[in-house]
Amino acid sequence: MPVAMIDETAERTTGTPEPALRLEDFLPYRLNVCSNLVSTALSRIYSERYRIGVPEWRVLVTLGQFGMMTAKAIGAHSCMHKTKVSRAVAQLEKRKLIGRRSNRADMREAFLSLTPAGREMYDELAPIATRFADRLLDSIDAADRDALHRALKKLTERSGELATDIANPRRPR
Amino acid sequence: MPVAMIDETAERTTGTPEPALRLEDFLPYRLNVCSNLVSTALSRIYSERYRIGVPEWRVLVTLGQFGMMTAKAIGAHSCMHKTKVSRAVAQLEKRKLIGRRSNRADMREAFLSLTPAGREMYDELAPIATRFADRLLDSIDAADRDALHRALKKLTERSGELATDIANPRRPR
DNA sequence: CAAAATTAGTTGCCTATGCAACCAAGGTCA
DNA sequence: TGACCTTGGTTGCATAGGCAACTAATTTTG
Repeated sequence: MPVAMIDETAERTTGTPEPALRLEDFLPYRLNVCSNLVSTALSRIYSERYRIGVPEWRVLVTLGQFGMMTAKAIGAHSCMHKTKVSRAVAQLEKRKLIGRRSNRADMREAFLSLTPAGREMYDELAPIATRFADRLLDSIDAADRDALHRALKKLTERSGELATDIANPRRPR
Repeated sequence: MPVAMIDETAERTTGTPEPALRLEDFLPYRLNVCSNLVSTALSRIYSERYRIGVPEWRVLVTLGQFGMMTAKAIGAHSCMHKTKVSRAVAQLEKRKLIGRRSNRADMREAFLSLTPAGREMYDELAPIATRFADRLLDSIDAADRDALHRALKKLTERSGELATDIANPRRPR
């Protein structure tokens, strides 16, 4: 096999003449990679320092923002599956970062809120996280920032519809 | 504090006067949610129809694009951990969608490539995926598309540096 | 009001995945 | 050449997370 044929990433040898899909330009892929990198970078801040994971972080932040709410509401606001919320809450409760007060009007649910310790942690973390996000955004041209916001919004909306749409083009599954 | 203080999801009751962080506007969160929705929507296309997951999809696409390469190269190109690649490859191999030819010049590695069946699957999937991405992008103003592209690139670059940067402001861990 | 349906939340189970240890093949250097 | 180091790739282990089944409480309906 001739020398020039191998590239360090790898060169196309038997692929279609023009690849139908370039992964590195493929939007879902790029979004995923970007999101993971950002997420991982951010996690390092709180995971090392406070020993919490993403779900716990989200619960903490949501409670910091709203003060008191049910697990269901937390899930709705933070886009998390109820089991994820349940486990994150259990975790935070065990560490006395949040407290629970059952709703006497509906004993199925309970109102959750930050304990003083939880609030302290939130007050410490939130500004750091905010700064992190600001620094990220700093790297983007001001004009592009708004576009990014709009785009993310549209993509988020659109992907829901498309799922069902394209997945079953003419096959009723 | 005036009326506008209330948000539709839940009402602040004990939170700080002005929440330090609004999760729904927090970039890492938005990226994650968006990426997950898009990813899930896309997965539906191939997971239901071809019974493959994201890692297998990426290996398939990468091989479809480059023709023949080592597992390491696949991982590098598709941003996947080597164990993920290894398992995805094993999976696809078991299903005779890709084949392996050991490199006689270096017996540690092996060249992987699509079998005819794999190529067939790729040729079928790639255009559908492309169309999916196009439809997603259609929802975005043409001008914003370039901005999105640039922004994702910057964010992807930036997040790497920031990780170490902010995580240890002045504490050598 | 009692049976059925719904809802908030938890848990069992199974898959996915990252890390670390490992294996086998190459490479380096005295 | 032979001890050590590096590298491609696989596997054991432990954790994370989704789904479905379950419990307990509430609501609906006949």
